[in-house]
Amino acid sequence: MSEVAEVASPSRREQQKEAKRLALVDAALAVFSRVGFAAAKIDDVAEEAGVSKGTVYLYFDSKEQLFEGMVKAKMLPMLNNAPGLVIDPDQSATDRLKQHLRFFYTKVLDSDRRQIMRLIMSEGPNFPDLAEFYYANVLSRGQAMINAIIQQGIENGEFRNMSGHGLMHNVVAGALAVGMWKQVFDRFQPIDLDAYYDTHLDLILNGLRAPDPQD
Amino acid sequence: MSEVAEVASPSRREQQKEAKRLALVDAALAVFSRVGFAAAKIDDVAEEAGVSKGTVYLYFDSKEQLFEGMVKAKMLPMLNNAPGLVIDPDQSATDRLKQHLRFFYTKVLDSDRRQIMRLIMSEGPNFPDLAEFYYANVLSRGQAMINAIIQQGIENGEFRNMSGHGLMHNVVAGALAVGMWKQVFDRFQPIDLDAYYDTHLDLILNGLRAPDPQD
DNA sequence: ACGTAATAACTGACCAGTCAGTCATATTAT
DNA sequence: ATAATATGACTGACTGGTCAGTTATTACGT
Repeated sequence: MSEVAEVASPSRREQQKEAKRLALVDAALAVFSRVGFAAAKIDDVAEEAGVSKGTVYLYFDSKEQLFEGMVKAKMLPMLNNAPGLVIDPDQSATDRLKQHLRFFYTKVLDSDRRQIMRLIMSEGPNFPDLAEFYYANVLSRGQAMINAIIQQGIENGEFRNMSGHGLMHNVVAGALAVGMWKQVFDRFQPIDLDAYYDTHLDLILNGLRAPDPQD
Repeated sequence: MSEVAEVASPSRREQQKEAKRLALVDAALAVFSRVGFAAAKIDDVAEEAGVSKGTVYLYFDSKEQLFEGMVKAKMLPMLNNAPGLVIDPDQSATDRLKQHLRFFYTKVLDSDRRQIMRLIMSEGPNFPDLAEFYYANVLSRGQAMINAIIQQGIENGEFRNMSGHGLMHNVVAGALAVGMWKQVFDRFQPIDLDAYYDTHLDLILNGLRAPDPQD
């Protein structure tokens, strides 16, 4: 059987357990963000979550699994809220591109998920599984959408036909770069995310735009 | 004998010492790149440099200073070779932009300095001094040049007048992003750096280009 | 009462940094 | 020249602290 009529009452204990799992995930994100994976102490995660160290090991088998579990717990819910994959033919490629980039800016760059981005970059090479998970579940999905939009735009004449490789990467590069910048150099030179987003779109859409067929 | 006949012979010892310092810096870059700062063992750096652990401490006071010293030693020589800051009025802004980006792609992205880029992103928050050094000596210099070029382009009519903030960051974002990508996800989805560079320039220059004054 | 959740004291591996001693090169005396 | 002495580079065994993971015990919900 399944969801339907069985889990029913999440019985005090199960509620507490779930709450504690969330607290641990939040604490893990906070601590890992602050000092990186290697320097993070399980004791600190435990303290931040308001439990003892042993408890952490009731929920996660190891430090590595805590890290991976945290990333998954933080990213998966967001993926389900991403703008739909279906192509609405009434919507221009330009509008769809705006919509997707906006989603990324607000839901990732302007939230604590931005920290995860940096952690993946930092620790990815040491966590092949995690990098692959992130690539397969987060990046490649996003890429597929952006690619589809660019394709649509080229086909319907909104965008010029740029044949070069790496077009999609170039289109979203501005978003990745500003995410990194804010994590590392923002205190030396703050960037206003909204203004940057406007410039990003402006620059990219003009770069993509097909020349007016006016002559 | 030496160039001017003064300090004269770098005396066998000094030569060896300098050679060893270089070996240590190279070894440090290799090891830190491989596993990150925290997981790097001084013993491994020593072994890779062909010396014993104690020797490392004759050249650097601590693991932190080894790291910072390595970054500085690797970046400083390059800075002196960057394209000149003087504005050649005979050169279009477009050409100058191409020249500078090309320099970055070949001298940073396509060399072991790319590793340093990732290390700065990963460890920067834990090494405020280092992040500041990198910002002050590498980034802000590059930014100043790109900004000057954009300004020139706007003034002489090559580029349209985009008022938005973060324009410069957006212009170079593609380069930062691909550097990160190659470090972390290239094994899942390789990017050809030359093709990507062509697309980057194409997209950006079209995005910047002032509309033809043809009407 | 029973079983599950949580604790905190404990262990053992690990590693940055030290230091007493060795070895190679340089300097001075004969 | 050669030997005696001094210098400074180098070594590697050792230490002290840290921290991931374990376990024996206690608290709590049902």
